[in-house]
Amino acid sequence: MKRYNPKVIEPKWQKVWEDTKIYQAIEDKSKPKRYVLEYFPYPSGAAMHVGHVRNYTIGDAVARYARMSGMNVLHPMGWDAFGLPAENYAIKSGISPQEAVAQNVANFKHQLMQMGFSYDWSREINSTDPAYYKWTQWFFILLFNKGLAYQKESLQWWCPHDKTVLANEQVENGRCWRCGNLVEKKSLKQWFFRITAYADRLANDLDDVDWSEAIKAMQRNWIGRKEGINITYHVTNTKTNNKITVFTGRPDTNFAATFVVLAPEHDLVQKIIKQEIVPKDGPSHSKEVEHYVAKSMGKSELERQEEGRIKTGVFTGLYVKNPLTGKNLPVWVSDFVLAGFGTGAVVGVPGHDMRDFEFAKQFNLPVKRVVVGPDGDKSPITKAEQVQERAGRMINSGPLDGLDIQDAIEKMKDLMEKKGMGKRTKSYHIRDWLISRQRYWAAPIPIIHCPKDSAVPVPDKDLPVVLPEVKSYEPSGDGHSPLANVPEFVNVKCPKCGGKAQRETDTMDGFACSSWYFLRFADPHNDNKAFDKPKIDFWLPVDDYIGGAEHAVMHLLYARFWTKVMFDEKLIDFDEPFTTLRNHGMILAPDGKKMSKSWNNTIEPDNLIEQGYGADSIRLLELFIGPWNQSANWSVEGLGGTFRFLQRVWTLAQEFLKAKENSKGHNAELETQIKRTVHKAVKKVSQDMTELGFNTAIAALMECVNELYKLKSDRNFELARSAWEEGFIALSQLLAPFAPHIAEELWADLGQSGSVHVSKWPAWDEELVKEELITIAVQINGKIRAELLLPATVTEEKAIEAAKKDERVQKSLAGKKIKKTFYVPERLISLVTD
RNA sequence: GGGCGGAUGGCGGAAUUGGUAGACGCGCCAGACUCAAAAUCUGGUGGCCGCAAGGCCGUGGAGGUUCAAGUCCUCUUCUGCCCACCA
Repeated sequence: MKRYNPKVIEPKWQKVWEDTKIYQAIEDKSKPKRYVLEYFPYPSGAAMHVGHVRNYTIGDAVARYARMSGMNVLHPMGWDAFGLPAENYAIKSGISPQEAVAQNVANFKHQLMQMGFSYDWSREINSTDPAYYKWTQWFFILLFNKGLAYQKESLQWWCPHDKTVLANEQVENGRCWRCGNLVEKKSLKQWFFRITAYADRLANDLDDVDWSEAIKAMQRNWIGRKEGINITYHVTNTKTNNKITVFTGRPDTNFAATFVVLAPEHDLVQKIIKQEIVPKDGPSHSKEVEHYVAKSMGKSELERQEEGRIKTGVFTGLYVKNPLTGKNLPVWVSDFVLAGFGTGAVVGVPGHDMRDFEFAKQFNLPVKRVVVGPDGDKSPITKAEQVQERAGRMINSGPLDGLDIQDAIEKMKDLMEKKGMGKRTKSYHIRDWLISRQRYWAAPIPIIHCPKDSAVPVPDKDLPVVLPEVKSYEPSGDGHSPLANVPEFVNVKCPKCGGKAQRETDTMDGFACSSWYFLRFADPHNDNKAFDKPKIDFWLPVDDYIGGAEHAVMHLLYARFWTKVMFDEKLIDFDEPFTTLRNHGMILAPDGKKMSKSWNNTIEPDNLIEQGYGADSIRLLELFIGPWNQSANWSVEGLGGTFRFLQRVWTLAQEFLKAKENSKGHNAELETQIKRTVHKAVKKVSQDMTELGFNTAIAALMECVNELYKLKSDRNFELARSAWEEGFIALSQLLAPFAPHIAEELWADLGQSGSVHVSKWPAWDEELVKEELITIAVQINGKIRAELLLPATVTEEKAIEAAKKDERVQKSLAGKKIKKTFYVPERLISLVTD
């Protein structure tokens, strides 16, 4: 008898699948299309571990099930290969990024192949291939021509370790997302994509996609749209006319305003320092303000965090008038006000805002109260805990008195607009996407700077702007990429006037390349266009996008933005790229920590395969270990369990194949039992697959095999040959999405032609699935007292009659009168006594 | 501070959405096979009491609704993730 040996069968079938190209996707309109995509990986020098493998296993199970269910499936794979790790490796080792990436890609591809994933490798793409980034550059020019790519000098996040600027999204707690070093602010001329122009659509359209609420919330939170009002206050004590505009979402509390605070970066603050604005009725505070601003701007992000919530600030000597009350409000400067949000100025309402309260306490500013809670308590606010009040009624607020907060907000906005004090507006947290990088290993920005014509896009015929080979990849740190040291690259003629000009030497953020790769898979080898529209029309949008939550705000937001731009350009007919987004849970090391090289706790599939477990057992555990969207700790013992299960399937099938030649008559009851067992599994697995219930689907398969083990014997194989055979055929199909190699081997052993992976998913017979006898529980006053084994066809009357006759029921009733009776078909009977 | 989750045996997790809590797997215990071990197969396995039949308790905690609550409601404790001086 053949032993189950994954080391033999797995490479064998992988070769067959490759040779027969069974996973190749073609535009066949006779079947509904399904585009299943996992985020294309970054091929790092470190090998892929079982955590990464889970993502692909989920995607592959979805793709394989869709394929067997009669869908035309596109399931492609490629490489997101630009970026710092390859470049830093090059600096250390002297091996060029081009070479290192080629090696890493080969390694990753080998790892994916040995897991038996059903990718259409004919569509493999690589973001660092000039044939690919040619079109990334083409899209840059499209954005440029639409005014959506622009250059601006401003203060930006700068990572002193990686020597490049970073996008807002790439700064985490004041640290670089790549290397973890503290970032600084540096004033540089940089390229931006105007994602803010799409902020409303990016927020609104989240309503229409099938994504988890968690990810939607993260995106909404990042876009940070807030409806409010810009209120303009006039400065009362300067000779010149000066105004301060503040943004607020709570204008209802304005009767309690007691001060105004400016961010240190605010324009007016600079004018105060330069003494362009001075109070006419008192001393100038310009020196104090200058001192405070200098100190505050010199603080690192870390220092600010260490200070916690302790408020600092300085009085400017200026006052503004609150037209509602006629009272003057002092104007302060403090770094708790952020220059980047709203107008960079806030009105201080310490009675109804925690930060304002803390600031007021620090500098002895008055605290007023205009909202009372449901308890009607009107006592003055003296503690920070009393500040938050979401529900309540207005007091001391003239025309607003008696209104609840929501009504008061709207009424105050109306009032302010009527009086010319303010204007309704929206404020956003999202900033334009900074895409310049001062590093080598990335796509060059296709712009030529001409003294006469300023920034000129590289003409289409000259694309791609190929990344030149250089001797040193080391970034200079002076704000220029290493490309600035390549005169042949830099010095060119202006495409417009033909005069001397210089190429842009900044490169593009790697997220630009990944903002459209899912489109390229529809037409991966097109030299004349980024893609052919009919092919996009056929395959896109992506039906199932499977990836980790780490892409929640960066990649997913950028890709949606590019998609909307292309939609507006009529290049494509949809404006959301990913219909369904599925965020898998992370696989942690057995110790519960994240798998990483530095913890030295990574588990790689290569070793497990080498040890003899095989890809199928690994794949099975990735799915069986828990719900696909929850994280789980990898379990070495668990892998033994899934291996054992496959071995049991194998042994059972081989024993049958050996015995089946001697067919000796029929046993109808045995045949029904076998069929019922298998059909129950077909039903359960089919239903679970539609909701991605992989763990319970696999449990059902295990249960099925356990039951078949109880029925198996040489004699039973002989007495129900065809039932067993049909059963094994169905079993190999049910296993196919999870354990494709053993499924294919069984399929072949059973003499089936073709591949199990393009066979038609089995159907179940509802009549067969039904049990003949069912167990009905009997509750008396809410407690289970008996279980009745009754025919499935039993009527309510008969069931209740049987319950009342039951010895244990009678004992429990002890002669009491039954007041009420409940009957749940096929489940239970509930009897209630006095 | 804001947003979104979660809490079920020794462990990972099931539970037709209000209807027999603990499917399936791991681990553990026992038996078969073996000179022995491994492997494999079979059975058992929430806690407490009991020889047993059976009984009582049990889904973080406290209440409530209901014939019936892991599931619904109120309060509460702990915990994970994301964002965060966002006005």
